[in-house]
Formats: sequence, structure tokens, C-alpha cells
Amino acid sequence: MAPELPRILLLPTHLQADELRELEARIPTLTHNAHEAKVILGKISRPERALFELRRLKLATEPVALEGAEGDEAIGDKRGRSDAAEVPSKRPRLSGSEALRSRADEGHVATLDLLGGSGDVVLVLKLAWLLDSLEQNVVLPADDYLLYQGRKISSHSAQASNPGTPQPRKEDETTRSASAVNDSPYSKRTTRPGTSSSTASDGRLHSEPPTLHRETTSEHEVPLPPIPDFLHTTYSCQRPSLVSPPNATFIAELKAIRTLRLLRGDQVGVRAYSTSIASLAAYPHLLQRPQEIERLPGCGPKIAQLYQQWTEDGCTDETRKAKTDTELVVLKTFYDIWGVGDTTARQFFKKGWRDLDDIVEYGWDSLSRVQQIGVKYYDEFQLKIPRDETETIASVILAHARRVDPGFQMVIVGSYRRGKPSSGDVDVVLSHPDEAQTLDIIERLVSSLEKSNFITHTLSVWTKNSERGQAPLAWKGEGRRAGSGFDTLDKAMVVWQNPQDKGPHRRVDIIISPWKTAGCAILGWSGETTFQRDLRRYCKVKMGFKFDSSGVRSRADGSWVDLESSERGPAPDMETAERRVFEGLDLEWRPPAERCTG
DNA sequence: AGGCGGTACTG
DNA sequence: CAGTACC
DNA sequence: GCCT
Repeated sequence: MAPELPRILLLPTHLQADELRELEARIPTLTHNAHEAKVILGKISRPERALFELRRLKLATEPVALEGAEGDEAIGDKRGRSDAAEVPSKRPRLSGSEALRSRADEGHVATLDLLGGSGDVVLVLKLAWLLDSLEQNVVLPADDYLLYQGRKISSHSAQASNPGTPQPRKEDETTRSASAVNDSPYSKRTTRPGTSSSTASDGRLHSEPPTLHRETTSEHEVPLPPIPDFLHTTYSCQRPSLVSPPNATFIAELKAIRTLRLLRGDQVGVRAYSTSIASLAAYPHLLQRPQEIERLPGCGPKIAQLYQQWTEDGCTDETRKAKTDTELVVLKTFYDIWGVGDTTARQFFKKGWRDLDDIVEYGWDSLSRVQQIGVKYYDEFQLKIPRDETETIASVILAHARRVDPGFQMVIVGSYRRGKPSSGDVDVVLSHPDEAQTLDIIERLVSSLEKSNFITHTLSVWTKNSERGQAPLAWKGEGRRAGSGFDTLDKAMVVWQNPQDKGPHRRVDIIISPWKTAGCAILGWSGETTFQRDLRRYCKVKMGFKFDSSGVRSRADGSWVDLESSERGPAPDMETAERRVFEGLDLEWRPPAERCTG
């Protein structure tokens, strides 16, 4: 019963990323290769646009007469040939099974035409063709939707590959658009009053085929598990990502590859692998087949191929080769020194150094101060910090802050807040409802903790992020905020040791935020890296905002956007403020434990 | 074909 | 300015 | 490496 679709390429034009994803998931015969597509679909309505898209795809064609006496008659002939440029909004809303059957019969003929027609003809159709076909569970004739029809030229029409849909083997009618359909409707994102409602509720394309498609699937082929709504976005900040996802072991392999790319200096590769890792980390099913992977945002053929290799061999070529590559092992050792990044690690290697002793012996004086500290405490900094110790450290910091003024509040952020059993360092955000209190506290606090011998070294101190808010030109203040408080988000990165028990030295970051942006501060310091990047990207692309942990600004005029207070007044506490930031960004609230993007 | 986070300290 | 840091 |  399910329609036997031709190979389809879907144009991204005029589609939101999540719309695109959703549609793609419903096309079992999807291809991204223009040469292999029989039908190209797009949210477009004019033949000129169709030609433009073909050029963009670098697909050379020569036009084929639309109504010609071609063998395409079958397509051209049946039912009213409405003007191709017309909106085919007709979608007959059939309900009677009667209608359905007759429709289906016709459809079948058209199917054969589409599939069997001369191999190098490509049709550009309006998107509605797919929606209507899915809705009616039948492959509709193309003519009502036809924008352009051409014959591919000069292409190596090596059609040998016919991956997805073999020729019309009419026998098993039960092909499955399986994965296609069971995909749930559009997510119920929290729509914010003003902005998105009108478009979001636009009736979607939710045609959700009324189909029943009982899983005949008979033989092999278990249908792929549905992609959750939230995986139809490329922004990891729009979906829950838990600490221990079902595919953690494969993710670990991808992380290993990511590290190798990092050490080799492949920044873009690092970003790419981070994206796919974050996507897989949000996928709630144990993977069964490579095919599942390509449906996920940020995951493509390469990742699917790696998965296959990994299931077969237990690891991938890249990591296997790396194991016996002493250079990479050494680079990793150097990279793990605090204050040494990938570039410096490679420099050290190039000088002929192979371990920490070499650095100490031959290069000590060339190291920066913080690198020396990093080498000195190398082993201790590798140790994980259990949650209770993090709490102890944090409470000391808070106590010292409250000695200055009892009104200080604190949130432990970082991996602790995400719920991890142990952390690589300790991060705390301190704030105070009275903005005057947060102004220059950082230096007093650090010196107080130094005097009490908790802080043994300071690695860097950001005193004043301050003047940014008042810089005359850079941000032509329009919103002109709250008279006195300039934005200050001060931060100290220090080395900590408990003076009593003399345990291992620990890395501790202390962040001071003014109350009016404390929500941004804890939001900005709680998610994993990919979550933070995607949050910023989301703010930029979707909201026109510039997010950072010291606040949100409009990209239009640079004015500060206050998402944390309103007529409701300032937030009563930092977590509440953080929730308001999510709301103001039109994002669903994510508990910190769901920001584990890997 | 171009983009991929945003910011601040260090040297 | 390039490198590193933070998440 | 994937998305737009």
C-alpha cells in the first residue's frame, strides 16, 4: 500500500532546518546526489526557480517538452493539466475509501512511469506533490506539480547504483515508508507569545498520513526507531542530552577521533565531530544500523561509515593507527598541561621533546608562568575531584564572600551542576542582589582566600569586563541600562589546596556576576562546550542576539536585552533568572543534567 | 561556496 | 597578534 | 564533516 517513490532529492530552499529534517525523514528514497535523483522537490513555485536550483546543484539538463509527445505522456495526460505555475493547493480531501482506492490505482501507473521512465530524465516538482502523495498514501501523478522537466546531459549516467529503491518490483507492495511515517508530528515547542506563533501554527505540513501501515515489514527490515522531535534541530541547546546515552561506547570512539583531529590541528574537524557527538548523545535508542545515523542532524555518510567500521572491527582505522603513533601519544601528554594547547604541544614535539622531563630539562625557562604551574602540578591536575570535595571548596568561597557581605549567593556550575560524580575542576558563580556588592569583589575575595592559604596560585584574573557596557562607540547604547551598574563579570582562575589536609592541588574558577545577568552567567557556565556553542549560534541565527555569559545583546544595535527581569522585577534567585533566560530565548528549559552534549 | 561561539588574559 | 583559557 |  505504501507508495513506491522514486529517488528524491529535497531542496533546502525556504525550509527551516527542522522542517527539512522532518521531511527528509519521511522520504525513504531520499538522496543527496543530484545525479541519482529522479525527482527534485522544493518549496518553490516557479520554473525559473527550478532552473536556478538545478544550476546550483551543478546538474546540467536539457529541457524536455512539458506536454510533449514524449513517452512522458503518462504523466502529462491524466486528469486536468493545470498550469504548472499554479499553486496546486487542491489536495482533495478524500475521505471515502472508495476514492482512495481509485486514486491508488491511478497512482500505481504513475509510479511505474516515474520509476521506469527513461533513466536520465529528472523532474522538478513542488513540495506539495510529496505531501499530497504521502497523505493519500499513493504516488500522485506529477503533472499538477511539475515545474520543470529535463534530461541530464554529459553526466556519467552511471546509474549502476540504485541503493534505496530498486526497480518496481510490484510484488511486495509492502515496501515501507516505515521510518517515514512513524515520525511524530512537529514538536510542541514553547511558542512565545509575540514571535513565532503565526508561523509555527501555520498548519505545518503535518499531514501525518492517516496510514495505518501495520508493520507487515515481514522479512528482515525492522523499521528504524522514530527520531524524536527534538532531533530535528541542529541546535543541541534545543534538546535534552543526558550523561550516559545508549550509544556511549560509539560516542567514545568519535571522541577519540575528535581528540586526534585536535592534536593534528584540524579545528574544523573538531567542530564537525563535536556536532555529530552531540547529536548521537541525544539519540535515545541503541543504534542498530548505520542507516539510522544519517538521519541525525550533524551526522552524514562519514559518521555512518565509521559506525559500520566500528561495529565490525571494534574500532576505526583512525584510532587504530593512532595507537601506534608515538607522536600523537606525546602530543596528548603535552596538550594535557594546563596552559599548553595543541599548537604549543606540536611546537614542543618539534623541538625534540618527548616527555615532561624533556620540557623541564631543556625548556623550563621558555615556559610561561602558567605553563610552569601546569607542569609542576601535572599529575594532580589530572585527578578528578569528587562532588563532596567540590562542595567543600565552594562553601569556603561562599563563606569568604559572605564575610564581605552576607547577601552573596552562589551556584556551583560546570560539570558538577550537570550531575557528574567527579569533575576536572571546580566552577562557582557568585552574585549579589545589590549590584554595588559585585563590583570589585573578585580581588578582595582572591586575596582573602590567598591569605587563608586556600589559593596557592592565581593563573589569571579577569578584573573587569566592566567597561564594555559603557564603551561609547562599539555599542551605541540605546537601551541604556540601569544607571550605575556597568556590566562586570569578573573571574579568577586559581590553584587551590586545602591548607589543613594538604590534598591534591585543584583547579578552581570563581566567577562574579552582577545580579541582573546572573541567569546568563550560570547558563553560560553550566553546559558542555557544544551546548554553549550551539546556544550562541542559535541566539545569532534565530534571535538576532549575541549571547555570552555576561548578558544578551541585540545584534541590530548592540543594546542590552534584559531577559531576567521585567515587570516581574528582578529574579529572586539565580536559577529562576536562568529559567527566564531560556524563556526569553524561546527555548525550552533544560535542566543542567540535560546539557551533556559530550 | 562559506560558515562553524564569544570573550579576555598572557606574552 | 597568536595562543590559550572557560563552558 | 556537515549545513545552508
